[in-house]
Amino acid sequence: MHPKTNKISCEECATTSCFVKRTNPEWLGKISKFKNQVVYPKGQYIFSEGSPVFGAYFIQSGDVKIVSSSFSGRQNIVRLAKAGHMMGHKGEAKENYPIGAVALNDARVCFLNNELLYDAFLNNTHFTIEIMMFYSKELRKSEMRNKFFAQMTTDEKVAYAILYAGEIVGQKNSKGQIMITLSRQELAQIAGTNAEQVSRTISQMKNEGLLSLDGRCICIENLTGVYDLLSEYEQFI
Amino acid sequence: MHPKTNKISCEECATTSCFVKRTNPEWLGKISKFKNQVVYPKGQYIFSEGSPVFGAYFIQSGDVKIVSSSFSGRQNIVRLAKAGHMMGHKGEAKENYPIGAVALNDARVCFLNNELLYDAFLNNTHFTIEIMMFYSKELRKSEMRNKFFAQMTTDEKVAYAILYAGEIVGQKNSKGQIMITLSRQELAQIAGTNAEQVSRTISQMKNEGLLSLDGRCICIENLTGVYDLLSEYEQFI
DNA sequence: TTAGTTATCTGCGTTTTCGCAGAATTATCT
DNA sequence: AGATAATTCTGCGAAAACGCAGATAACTAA
Repeated sequence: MHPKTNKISCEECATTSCFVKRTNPEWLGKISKFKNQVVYPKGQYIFSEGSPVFGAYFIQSGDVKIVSSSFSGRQNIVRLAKAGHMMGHKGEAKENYPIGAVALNDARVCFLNNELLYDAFLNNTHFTIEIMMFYSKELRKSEMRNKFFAQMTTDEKVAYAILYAGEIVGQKNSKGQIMITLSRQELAQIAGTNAEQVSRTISQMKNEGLLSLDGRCICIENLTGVYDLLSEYEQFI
Repeated sequence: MHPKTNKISCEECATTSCFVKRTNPEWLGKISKFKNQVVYPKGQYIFSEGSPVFGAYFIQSGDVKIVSSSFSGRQNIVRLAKAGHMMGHKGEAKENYPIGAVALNDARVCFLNNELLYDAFLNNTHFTIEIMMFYSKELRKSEMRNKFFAQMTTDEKVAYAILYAGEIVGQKNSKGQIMITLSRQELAQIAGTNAEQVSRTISQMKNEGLLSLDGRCICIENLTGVYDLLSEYEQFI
């Protein structure tokens, strides 16, 4: 089912920001040996909403969107993730939040099952502390997001979504500008609005010279100008 | 400045859910010895927005609201906390998120400075893991909140705020019903709307027999009925 | 290249939410 | 208890956002 690839070990992995690199050398070897690694092609689910996750995923390369659907079928992008990021780990095993992860491009992802992970937690203090710090920081960010989303206009939320997407999954073009290939629908799922509204905001920002379009691809022409739209929320951005 | 009280040590503290209780006996004594403890009267700031926090606070008794104001002066309640909860700790010392904490009633709060806290992290694996798990769970909750708040109507957000407030800071009356003493403004700051809208929703819920009012105090008459308003979001609630 | 499919853009009427303002109610202080 | 202050409630017009629908543009595959 999954394409077969040569596994890239932790020792030869170039993703220095990966948390696993914080374990001591002995453990790096152990994790490298017992971890599972898969390359997921663009669009494929890494793990699906609804099915339980028995460990944690660490992205070695590529970009991923973490999604969650509601009862009514409306889907939401919870966050975007790239190389070095962790996903799927749950604080409490019983909880069954319907969260899924989809590769936005070909993504190489390592999986550590719960047994291996907890063993690493117990034996690598700094590893555990770093992951605790990561969660703490992410929690702050999420709380800030909550706070500001309650105050922002739809235009501002869309501007935020563009900056956020640019930061995590944006690609630089030859002029050094940030290019975003997410669809209007996906940006809407980040901004908490609908595709039409995203379209309207993008048109407006294009008229103001902040963005340009290359087909469906968004190019940030004036990064400072976009940031200025959100100057009220600078603690957050 | 702060009222003087007899410090209640960790050994004699009845708040079993406190994370500090997860440290080993030797450390419990050490923390108990070096921790700072203050009883804050209702309405007083435990720590203020803007000033940096050099450690973590653990609530021994009482209720607290964690608030954050934006540039425009609009204030928001980030979360409510009660006995056993932790607050103030920051993943990264440099970050200066303007977060404050205010006692909703007389609250006894213990403070562990960063030095003591990190020493405890390094020497108490289970303590660190539990706090990591706590953050992980809180992050999930916050992400869910983000997701659902993007979809809820204002009425639903207010119903959520009432249930949330009831769960954390609600008090049972003689009939076993949950009573909430937060102001309309405070509920609005949780729901991400304004006091008028909260008022309108409460009136409506009162007419439907879900709530009753005792002065300004809200009494949940039909808890199941309120939950039913949010049945679409049950994963979250 | 061309036809077909999918995504994006934009106009427009509807719905929701906001926020002011004044009335009513509740709490506080002497 | 009575006066004063603060909060809450509610009506109403304005603003924002939604969502349908049709037009346009961009991709895909033969």
